[in-house]
Amino acid sequence: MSAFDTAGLQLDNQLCFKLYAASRAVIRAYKPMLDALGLTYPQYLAMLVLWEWQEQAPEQPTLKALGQRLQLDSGTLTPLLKRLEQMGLVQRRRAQVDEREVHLALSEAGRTLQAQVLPLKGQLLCQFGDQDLLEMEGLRLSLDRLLARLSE
Amino acid sequence: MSAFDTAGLQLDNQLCFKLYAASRAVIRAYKPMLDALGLTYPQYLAMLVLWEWQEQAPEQPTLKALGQRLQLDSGTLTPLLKRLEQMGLVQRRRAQVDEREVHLALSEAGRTLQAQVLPLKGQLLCQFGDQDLLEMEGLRLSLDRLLARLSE
DNA sequence: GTTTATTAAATTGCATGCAATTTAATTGCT
DNA sequence: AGCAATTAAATTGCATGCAATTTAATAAAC
Repeated sequence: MSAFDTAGLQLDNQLCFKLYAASRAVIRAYKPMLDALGLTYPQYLAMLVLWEWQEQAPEQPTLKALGQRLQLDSGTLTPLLKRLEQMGLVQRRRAQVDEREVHLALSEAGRTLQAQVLPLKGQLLCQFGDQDLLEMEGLRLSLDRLLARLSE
Repeated sequence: MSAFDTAGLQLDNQLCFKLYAASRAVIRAYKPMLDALGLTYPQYLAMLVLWEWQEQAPEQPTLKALGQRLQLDSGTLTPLLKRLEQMGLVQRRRAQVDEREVHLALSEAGRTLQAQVLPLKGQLLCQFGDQDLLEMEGLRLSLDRLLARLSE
């Protein structure tokens, strides 16, 4: 192996590029469903968190809390949430106790939308057989460990 | 399990979100190295393909060929390649035989840059132990299968 | 109590991604 | 040859991501 062995370059690149390509491919696969809902992929993720939060926590999340969950900052989320607000799905309110915080609440339409997503879900998963589903579970666990490793 | 079981929503979402989060996390991990080179991540991927092409094919790739390799279209690649050209790393030339095609050639600086990347490579991989490397290999294979499934 | 430091969002600037359209060149068809 | 269909890039428009700065509000320090 020479000092300028270039094979490692492509090889090592496999994982990072494959993650990047796979992520975009999955987003592409979601596109038809999300188009029907009128949402972009990151908007959809934000709605998922808000739906989840509603069920699990008494308090509404702040922009910061949403950002921690999605690993996105205010530079990305502020305009995204303004669009969701324009669509009438979300309400943004400054907290009384600490006016730096923006709390996020689902509107009635925002809550209703969740019911429309549920049936589409299965539709997406049906693209995959049982074998694939099993493998995807393994993939998910591996990604968990990779993410943990990277955020150390 | 009720007809409006919402648990599936989060659960199923895990894979797509984790891919999205992991992809961005890896790009973040590459950032210090790429900053030193003056490249963005997609610019780096483009350079990787050009370096690889140089060694494996007699002909220079077209923008289209690069796009197929990276799964990116001209809307993304045209401005990206113009920036690489501005930096003096790449030359863009219309083909004589078919003037619709743009062929991409590495400049001297573009070729030289490859040597600077090689040492940094190991640096990145060293973040991971042997155990992780093994797991990353499995992850890579799983992503391959997922990508194949999605591009059917 | 005032000043300083910290914090949460918002803003600005730049580089993607990607759909949709446009432009220019080449192919196919008759 | 002449014309329609196809193809490769470029362009346009919009929504991210993300670094860096700014603004406003709260907390800490003295």
